Amino acid sequence: MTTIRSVAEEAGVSIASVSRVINGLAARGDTEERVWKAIKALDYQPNSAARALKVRRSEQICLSFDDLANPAYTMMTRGVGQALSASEYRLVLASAFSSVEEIIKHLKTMGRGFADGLIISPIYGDVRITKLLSNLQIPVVVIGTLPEGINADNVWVDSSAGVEAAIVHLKHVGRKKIAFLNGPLSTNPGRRRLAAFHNALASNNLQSLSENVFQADAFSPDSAYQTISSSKNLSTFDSIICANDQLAAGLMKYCSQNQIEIPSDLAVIGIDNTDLSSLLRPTLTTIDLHAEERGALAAQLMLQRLADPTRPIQKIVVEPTLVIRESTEEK
Amino acid sequence: MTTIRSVAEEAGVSIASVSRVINGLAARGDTEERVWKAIKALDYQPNSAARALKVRRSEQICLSFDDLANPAYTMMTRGVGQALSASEYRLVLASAFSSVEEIIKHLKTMGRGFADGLIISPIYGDVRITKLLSNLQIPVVVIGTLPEGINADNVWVDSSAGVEAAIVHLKHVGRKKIAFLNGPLSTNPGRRRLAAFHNALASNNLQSLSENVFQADAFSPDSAYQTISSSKNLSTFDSIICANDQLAAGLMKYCSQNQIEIPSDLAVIGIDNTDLSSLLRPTLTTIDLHAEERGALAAQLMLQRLADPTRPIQKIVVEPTLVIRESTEEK
DNA sequence: TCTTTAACTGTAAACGTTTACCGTGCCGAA
DNA sequence: TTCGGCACGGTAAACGTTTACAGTTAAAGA
Repeated sequence: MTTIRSVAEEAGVSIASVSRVINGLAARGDTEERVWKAIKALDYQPNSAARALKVRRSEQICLSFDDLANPAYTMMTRGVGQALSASEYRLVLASAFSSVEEIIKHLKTMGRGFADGLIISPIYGDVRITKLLSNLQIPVVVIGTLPEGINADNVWVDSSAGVEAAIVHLKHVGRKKIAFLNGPLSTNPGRRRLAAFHNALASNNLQSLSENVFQADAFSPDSAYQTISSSKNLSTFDSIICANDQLAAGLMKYCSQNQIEIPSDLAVIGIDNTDLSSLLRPTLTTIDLHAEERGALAAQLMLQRLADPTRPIQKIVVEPTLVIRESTEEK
Repeated sequence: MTTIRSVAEEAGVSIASVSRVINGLAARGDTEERVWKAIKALDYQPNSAARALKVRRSEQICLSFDDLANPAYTMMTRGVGQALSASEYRLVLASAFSSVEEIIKHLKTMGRGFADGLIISPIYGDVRITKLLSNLQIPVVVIGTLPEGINADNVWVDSSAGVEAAIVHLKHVGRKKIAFLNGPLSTNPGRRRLAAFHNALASNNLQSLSENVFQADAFSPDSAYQTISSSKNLSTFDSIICANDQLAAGLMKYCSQNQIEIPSDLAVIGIDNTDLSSLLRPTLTTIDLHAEERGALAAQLMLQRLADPTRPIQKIVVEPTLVIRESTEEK
């Protein structure tokens, strides 16, 4: 194994000098030259564990979320990655595929100097997660609703404003019988978006029909498809808002198999403005929650926090945008 | 900061005993008890950098690929994650969004004890990548075509057999004028799949029409859409094979906007069998390359290699499967 | 030429673990 | 009662860096 010691010998200097050259501190021209030459010759790579131990920083920022399969998180990851790429920090992803246990497992290793900062988008309200988060010794940036009792930098999107805009739009194109296709109520987005739906109906003086909420058990197309298949009252409605684009896609699959025309029989709105929304047929009206932008903002908050741990806690609010496509065209 | 030293003091034992208890080595009942009590009381978390430095293992396996936005990699990641979840290794993702520079940057940190093993699915043939890979001191498992000169465990899928099956199928449903919509030729899949297309045409005695290859500059829907929009001879063909589902989706978007009926005017086949393929309308016939399974196999190879570094190099070959859906129904 | 100062460089002590080695105390056998 | 053996526990030396501090050299001013 080639260590800093072997480089020092090869170059005929002390290990301190090697370290200084590597880290760009002052050195005489010829010292510097000999050190670089030795490094090249030996193909030396500094050991990051040793460095991390000494400087008490891993130079890693961890991004943690619950469902890699959800394209919204892919977009978010891209935002974080780009914001971090110019920094000295490396991005590592710790994604669970929707298992609270896995998240907890990851969070536990977090406190061990594995990462210098954690950007997390927790969709479950599990108290164990909250507890672990609040015990963490490293800065945390939360994307999404801040769990009760956590005091951390936060990027938040007002999804209820998005749902409100969607309902205003539906009303405007002449729809009155609006349903909601939700993801699991065990998640924050599930609870918040459902509440937003009810509020928006009320504030727009729209009648809340009975059984107007379809409840899927995951934010996935399959789950939407099954939920809708096993319900009998879809035809009661002239429009439906889905808690994300994936659910909308599953619903649309069902519709196309059952001769329900979109938008004439049923107008459909999704959430997230993922790639899917312009690939589906008809194209999908959707509420853009700006996942990529939120990721980038979170990364910036993290970098600032890392640079100045004493700065006051920040909260950034992002406004959603309604993107209108074919699935809500007027009849 | 609470270290093993503070735990030792709190428990009234030596740091060696604390370490032994944590690592499950022999200790008297009361020692063990006092140590765990102290750990609980101080909320102690062992520092992983220190441990990594000492035991020369990071207990991390890194999965690296080129394009998180490509759902095929999401599936692959799920496979790796599941295969690893029972092991002592943590999975970290280092994904670049299709930039060779970023991959190189990541690869360089790899040799520093950042990870104990690297599972990589390199789509670019860049020599710098090959060189870095061959210099790596840790085990490497390659998913995909093994770069020239690299000797590593390998999971390989015979995509040309898939393309062959696709062409046989098209012929069977009465198509003779077959085109190919390819991704960038700078990538391994791009080159291999194109070659497979030409071979399969020949071996099936099908005429190779002029300009029968449409060349997109990324494996994305947008890129497909643009490529097709700016070409004038799509109507020459009665069927088209796309180098992945994303490209097929972009093509189908173009078709639906330009009154080209699928499958009657044009039969379409994708590659990967991603979620998209059953959500599109019509649903998409596609070549399943079993990304999730390949991920799991690669992880198993890695675990075996890590357990026994001297075992012979393995190569696992996965056979593709043609999944037939609406986009290639007979006219 | 001699002193003062600045610019580098080397020595050695950390960082928080693991683990080889040795010492202690206990038990059972002679 | 003495001794051998065994099971634990403690001491201290690593692991590969960074960095405070002191020492050395060279340059500049007198």
